[in-house]
Amino acid sequence: MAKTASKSRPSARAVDTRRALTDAAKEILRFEGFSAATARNIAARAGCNQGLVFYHFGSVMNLLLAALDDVSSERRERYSAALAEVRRPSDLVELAARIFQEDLDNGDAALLVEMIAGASSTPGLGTEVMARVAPWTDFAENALKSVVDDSPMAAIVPPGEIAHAIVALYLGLELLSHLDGDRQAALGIFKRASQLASFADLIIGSPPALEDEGKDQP
Amino acid sequence: MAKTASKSRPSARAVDTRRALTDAAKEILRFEGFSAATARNIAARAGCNQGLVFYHFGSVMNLLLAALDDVSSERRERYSAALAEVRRPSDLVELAARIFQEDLDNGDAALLVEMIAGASSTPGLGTEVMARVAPWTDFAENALKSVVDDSPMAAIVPPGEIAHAIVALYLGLELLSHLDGDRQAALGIFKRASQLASFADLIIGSPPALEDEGKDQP
DNA sequence: GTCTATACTTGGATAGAC
DNA sequence: GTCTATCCAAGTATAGAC
Repeated sequence: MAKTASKSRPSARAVDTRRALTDAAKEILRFEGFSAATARNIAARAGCNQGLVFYHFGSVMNLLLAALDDVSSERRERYSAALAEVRRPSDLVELAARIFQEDLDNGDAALLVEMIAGASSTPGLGTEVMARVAPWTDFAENALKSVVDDSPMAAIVPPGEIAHAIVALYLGLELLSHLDGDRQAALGIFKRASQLASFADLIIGSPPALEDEGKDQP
Repeated sequence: MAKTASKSRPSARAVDTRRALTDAAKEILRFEGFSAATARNIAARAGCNQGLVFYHFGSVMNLLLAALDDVSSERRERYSAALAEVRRPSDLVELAARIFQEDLDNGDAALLVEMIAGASSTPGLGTEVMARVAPWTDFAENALKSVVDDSPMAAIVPPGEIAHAIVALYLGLELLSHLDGDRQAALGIFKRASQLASFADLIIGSPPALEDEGKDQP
C-alpha cells in the first residue's frame, strides 16, 4: 500500500538521493556483506541521513532489493547484446568467462551471493530474491539453447540443467574466491572450459560466420 | 588470550551446556542464516542463558567457529572411510552425489555457505572460515587423485583445478536449492554426472575389483 | 525532501548473586 | 557453572521542525 509521496514526479534532488542510497547499498553489500547492510551504515556511505532510507524505500529490505534490481538491469543491458553475437560453443564459453571475470572484479557476483545467502535470515526476502535471480538462469539457458539448438548435443546436455549448473558454479566460485582472495583459481576454471569448448565446436559443426547458414559443415 | 576457566577438566554439566550451545548454533545457521545467529537467539534455542555464550566461548564468533569445527569433524569421520573404497571414476561420482545429497538434506551445506557468505561482514572471520574449508577442498582433490592417478586423464583434468570446481559447484547448488526450495534440480546435476562418469571409467580402464591391480585392461 | 530528535528493540558483553 | 541484572552500542522506524 502506497509507496511514498504518491505520484507527482520526483525532484532532481530526490532522484539523486535515491541513487546515492542504492549506490551505497551496492557497495556495502559488495564489500561488507549482507549483515553490514544496515540503514545507518548505508546512509553514512551515501552521505545522507538515515531517515531517508525509510522515506524513499520504506524499509532496508526494499532498499536492498532496489539495489539488486539496479544491478540486474545494468547486467542485462551489458550482456544481452553480446549474446546475440554468439554462434559456436566456444563463443559462449568466452562470453561466460568475460561475464564472470567482470562480475568478479566489479563485485556484482559478491552482491548477488550476499543477497541469496542473506535471504535466509529475513522472512519474505527469499521469494523476492528468487524472482530476481531467475532471469540470470534464463539468460544462461537461452544462451545454451542458441548454440546447442537441435544438434545431437542437446540430448546429452539438456540446456536447462546445464544452465542451472553454470549459475551454481558461478556463485560457488565467487564464494570461494571471495573467501581466499584468490581470483586466479576461479579464472583458471574458465580457461580450462575454453579448451574443452573447442571439442564442442567440432561436434556441432560450427558455422564459420554470421550469415552463412546456407552452407553445410565441410 | 586465556580461553575461559584455565585447565581443570570441565564438569559433565559444562560439557552439556557447551554441546547444547554448539548444537543450537548449528541449527540457527542452518535454518535462519548467519545474521540470525545472535547470542540471544542461540542461547534461547539451547535452553540456557545468553551470558553462557560468552562464558564458554568468549564471543559469538568463536561459538560459530566451534559449531563449524564440529560439523567439519563429523563429516570427516563419515566420509573419509568411504573414500578408501573408491576405485573407479563412477565410484567417486556416486560418493560425491551421496555426500551432496546428505549435506543438502541435513543442512550442513547450508551452514557452510552461511559461514562463508557471513564472513564478509565480520572482520577476521574470513581467515578462520578459510582454514576450515580448506580440508573440504583437499578431500575432493585427494579423492580425484586416487581415481585419476597417473592415467592419461590427469593431463586434461588437473585434480586441483577440478576439486576447486566441484566444491564451488557444491556450494552454488546449495545456494540455489536453498533459495527456491527445490532439491531436485540440484540432484539432477549429479544424476547427469553419473552418466558421464561411465565414459571416464572406460578411458581409465577401471579395475574391476579391489585387489586386482595386476591385471591390465582388456 | 531533508534534517534532528527520539521511541523502542535488539545485540554484545560484563558484574555479581547464587 | 549458571542465572539475573545491567550497561552500552547499534538497529529499525517515526514525528516534527525546517
